[in-house]
Amino acid sequence: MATNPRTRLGELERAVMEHLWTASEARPEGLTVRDVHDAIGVERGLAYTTLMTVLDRMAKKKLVTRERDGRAWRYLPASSRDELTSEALHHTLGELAGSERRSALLRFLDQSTPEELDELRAALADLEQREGKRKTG
Amino acid sequence: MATNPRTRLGELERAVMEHLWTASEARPEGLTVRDVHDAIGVERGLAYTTLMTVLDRMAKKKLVTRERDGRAWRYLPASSRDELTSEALHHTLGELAGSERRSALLRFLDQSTPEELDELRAALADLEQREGKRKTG
DNA sequence: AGTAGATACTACGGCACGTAGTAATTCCGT
DNA sequence: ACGGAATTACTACGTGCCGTAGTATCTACT
Repeated sequence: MATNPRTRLGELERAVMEHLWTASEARPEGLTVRDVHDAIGVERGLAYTTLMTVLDRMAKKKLVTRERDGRAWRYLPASSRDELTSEALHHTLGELAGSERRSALLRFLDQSTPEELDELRAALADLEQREGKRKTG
Repeated sequence: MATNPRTRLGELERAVMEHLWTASEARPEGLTVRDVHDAIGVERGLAYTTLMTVLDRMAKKKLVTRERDGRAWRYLPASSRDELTSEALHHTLGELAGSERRSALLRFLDQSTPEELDELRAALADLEQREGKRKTG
């Protein structure tokens, strides 16, 4: 109930987002239901209308945006993968009090691979560099 | 489906875990259904059996463990809040490919408060210190 | 032996999601 | 202008999870 639905996609929904994210780079006008069905629905043996329903629901949940193009809709992701992931992470952490967050993070890092830790450090470094830049000019 | 149910608690389930986490510190034998009902069920006007059902389901989902005590069960959290949170975070990040994770983390940090960043840095420092210790001794 | 308290079993409604059918609308080509 | 093909709109159904709880059953103690 309080659980933000945007942070919890079903499998098909996720696949759709995945496709929208990658395919929309080359097609800023957005993808039609047909496009999405052809790309990920056919191989799964899904009906065209199934993708229609799913995309429709996702539009209502603000996971995707859509725009008319003649009689068809053109769909685009409403948020980037980064944004959605970030949102999910904040959502998870948001359920904790400040003091708990610290130890949860510690546990998280503890259970991270060295690669993941490097990624995190790199991200932090990036951020700090930008912060620095902002400060000095 | 692939979504780990352990990472997605309902409101009541969360409240139960919350109570178990805090109350079980003083009571390592675990709490009975009655305890939990008295603590969080009564004020919500919930039936005793509601808490029974919920705790039962949670035991089946391995969110809590339980042990017989006469005819009653004694419940304890199966994982700490930290573990569960960490699991959820990994779950979220696990849906991403390595290259995507980096930028998702960046976005995440970007949208974090300075306090959160400090918490994260502190946790990282902790970890590194322990790593260092392990290496040298 | 009866009663209080506990569990076991079963159930129901709501919501999210996967899945899809049918009806209505519209565009295009001839 | 008309018919067919494409597209959407509306509706629906099954399943699983969760909140919620009733009833039946069991058992320990008085």
